[in-house]
Amino acid sequence: MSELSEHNHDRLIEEVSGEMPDDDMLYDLAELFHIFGDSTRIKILYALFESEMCVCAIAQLLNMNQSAISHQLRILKQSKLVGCRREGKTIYYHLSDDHVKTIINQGMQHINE
Amino acid sequence: MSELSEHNHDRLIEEVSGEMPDDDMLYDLAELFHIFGDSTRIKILYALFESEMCVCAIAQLLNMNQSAISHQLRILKQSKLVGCRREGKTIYYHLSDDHVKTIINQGMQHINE
DNA sequence: CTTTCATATGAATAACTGTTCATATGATAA
DNA sequence: TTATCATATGAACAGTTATTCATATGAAAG
Repeated sequence: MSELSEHNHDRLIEEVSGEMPDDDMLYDLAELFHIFGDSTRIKILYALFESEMCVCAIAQLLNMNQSAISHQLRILKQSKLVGCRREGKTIYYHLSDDHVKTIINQGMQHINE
Repeated sequence: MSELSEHNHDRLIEEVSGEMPDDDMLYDLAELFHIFGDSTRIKILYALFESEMCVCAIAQLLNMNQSAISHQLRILKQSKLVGCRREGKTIYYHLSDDHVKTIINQGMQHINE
């Protein structure tokens, strides 16, 4: 590698480095996408597009056992992607905000091309 | 559960079921997000926002060894998120399309709230 | 041809993750 | 209280994955 290109090489790295967000932010970002990166969770989120649902309804819809759904709902709740409300014995889950829809739809758009 | 609410319960499941995309599509969607769900890959993609870069530059920028970057680039290339061109011994990687930026920015927007 | 540089690849390993099973909690009804 | 229904949780297991190390490929230069 010539001295000139080596210079450019290092300059590029420095430049790009200056434009990169904090490591923490990039970590959080990866963590967010990681949540979406599981088909069960995507299905749950997609189901909640339509309306709030209780755990057993989601389990029935996805044809999976209640425990598996409950575990995934906990993860979704911890990351603030869903919320829930109690009504007697039943607990209804719902999407926290419309960002979830936007992100999933954006992904869908990418798939369909 | 009363007969009425049981009826509504089943009707809801049927309704939501009708609105759900194919399993295959949801699987692909999860797979797409799964790619973004790793901090090394996010960092690589973010770096390529600015300009194309060769493998060793990315490795240097992220302070990781060349092999690790190479492995991740292969995954990104397989999922068509990045492309590359050869120039002598050097191989330059770049983002495949602007969808990648859009998806990542959407995620960023969600984080910053 | 041989050396060198940039990149790719395979095997190995350690860490992580999703599901299941069994059981616990918590609310309602009897 | 006891029984029952809806949900949550912990432990265990199987499958997956990111990184490292060692080595291979492939291109250019000498």
